[in-house]
Amino acid sequence: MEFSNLDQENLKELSIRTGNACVGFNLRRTARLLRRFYDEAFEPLGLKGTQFSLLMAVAGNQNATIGELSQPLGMERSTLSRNIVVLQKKGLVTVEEGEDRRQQRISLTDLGVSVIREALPLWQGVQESLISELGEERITNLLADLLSLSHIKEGN
Amino acid sequence: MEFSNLDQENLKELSIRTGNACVGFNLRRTARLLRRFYDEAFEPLGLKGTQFSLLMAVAGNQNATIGELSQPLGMERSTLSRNIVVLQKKGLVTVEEGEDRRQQRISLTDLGVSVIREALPLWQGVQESLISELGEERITNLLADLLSLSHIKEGN
DNA sequence: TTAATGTGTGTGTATATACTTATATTTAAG
DNA sequence: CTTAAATATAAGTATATACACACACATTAA
Repeated sequence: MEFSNLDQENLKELSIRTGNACVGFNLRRTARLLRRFYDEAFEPLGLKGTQFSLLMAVAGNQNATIGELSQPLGMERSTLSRNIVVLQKKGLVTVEEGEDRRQQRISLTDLGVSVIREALPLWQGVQESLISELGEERITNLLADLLSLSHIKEGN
Repeated sequence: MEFSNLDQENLKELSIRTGNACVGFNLRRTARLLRRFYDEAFEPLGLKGTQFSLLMAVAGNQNATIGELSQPLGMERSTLSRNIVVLQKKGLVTVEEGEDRRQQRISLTDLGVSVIREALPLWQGVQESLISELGEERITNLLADLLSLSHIKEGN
């Protein structure tokens, strides 16, 4: 492609082409749009979709530190640190100093467990909506592709 | 699935299963991880990937209002309003009152155009990295799936 | 043992995101 | 023509996100 003479016509054309092709843009846009879908589903529990995800990650890694949890989430530790505070304020998780006193170990509270119990059917409802929209196979492929993309490192 | 007796074992199991299956979580995680990839690519221009996307959207919709722009981006108007201010502060876009004095019409500045000219090869570099990682066909399918998902409306 | 180095987490700052509410302006009802 | 309803945007508030830096604690080297 030649980018040197960008008149009004070329810009329009390029905008459409890159908008359709850009993986990052389309990922973010779809995530934005689905976000509302998830948030509405969990709204009766006062949860956002993001918070449900984090709560489930804590459930699967009981007593993990911020650093340990941040790995599978692909999230900055500082980001995770702040997101955990939100769950803590809601009474869903506890944060306790580890033997190494720099570490903070995160666990579910009883309330956290019971909120998960109520949230899981709502999550499953959304999941089934998405599957019925795209079909099981396309969803499976999509998840595999997302996983492959998330393994990309700088320097590739 | 039965969610009523959630002991430690079931929680771990459920966490893994929902984490692997959840479209929203995997979309967000991949978007998080790719974000760094894009941001590093555009760093020489002082741009984030998100800002490049928005700049390209402005390029393709010259003189559009906030409301008009928000449609193809799938973004809240209030969000877009704030994101545009960032580009305006960088001198990349202008914001002008429309004939309808409630409207704000957004256009590229000359600097905006020249930044796009420099950014496009960088974007293409990232795009080619992703394609070489997943292959053209999987990328194409992924984009199609993302598009299908973004058409999901509440009530489906 | 003390000093240097390394590690885990939180804070400061900035952006991205959305919902609710406020404000200005336009359009429609009467 | 005046008032009520509708519309476009911004501002208030909250969360999600990341980078740079600070701080406390731990480990290693001297």
